Amino acid sequence: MADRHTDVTASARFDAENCSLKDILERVGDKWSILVVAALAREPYRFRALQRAIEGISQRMLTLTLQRLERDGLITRTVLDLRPPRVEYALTATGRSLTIPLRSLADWAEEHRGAISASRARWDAKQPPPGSSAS
Amino acid sequence: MADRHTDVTASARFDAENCSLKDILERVGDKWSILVVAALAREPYRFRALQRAIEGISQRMLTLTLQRLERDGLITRTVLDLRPPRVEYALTATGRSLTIPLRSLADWAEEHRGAISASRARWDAKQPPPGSSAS
DNA sequence: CGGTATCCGGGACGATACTG
DNA sequence: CAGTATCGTCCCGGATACCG
Repeated sequence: MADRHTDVTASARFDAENCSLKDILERVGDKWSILVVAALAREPYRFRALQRAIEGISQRMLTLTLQRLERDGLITRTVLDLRPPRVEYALTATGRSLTIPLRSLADWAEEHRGAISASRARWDAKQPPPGSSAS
Repeated sequence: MADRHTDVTASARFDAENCSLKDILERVGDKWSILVVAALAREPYRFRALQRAIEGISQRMLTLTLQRLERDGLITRTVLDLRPPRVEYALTATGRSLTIPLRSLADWAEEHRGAISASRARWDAKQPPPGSSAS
């Protein structure tokens, strides 16, 4: 036994952490935040460069995401007053520490991506496509 | 050196994984999915029990979340045809494997929650509260 | 360049009612 | 109990325009 269901979690902490987990997910749990942290994990970026590095992010969302991350103390914002203005973003120590669990998540994603796609394909095949037996 | 900024990520994979990471985040990246997996990591649950275990989730969202997770092959849905009907949800092997990175994320959250709150408080204190100098 | 302010459309989500 | 279907709302986030 012991393989039955649950030992991998090995603790009630998951339970107790629900609130804090839920809580944290609302801060760093969104796609853009994670992608920004992932980008900054490679190297500091300037605003524009960051926007170019993260495909699909709008200026607005980048601004908002960066502000939230700065507020949470995960990144620093450094203004170099040159001409033209230059603003550099970089991870703080806390931000850097986040990249560790983030990487394990990324690794998991990479490892199981195929299985998930396959499962989806199987599931979809079984679903009654709308209009299958309609007149 | 090596302490400069980035070695904690140690690879370009973060970059290469951006798509897959982004991709996976859209499946398991939402709050409810994670909380459901966390709950099922403890033990299998029936629908109602699950709803009670996850505070704040609506019936609709629970249904949708469970369906997506089943589609992705992360959980199993077992119908016991008793009276009244009984449906049990449990993690698959893949689902169980997800609890590992999930726990490292939860641990991170737990460890840095205080720092984040503090940082927020500091940041908020510096912001011009709306109406600060208004009549 | 590095933002802020505003508008607005679509989708996520909750509430409710109904079914087997 | 374990869902499905429908409706209405809210707010997320893109597009756009403008400022320092």
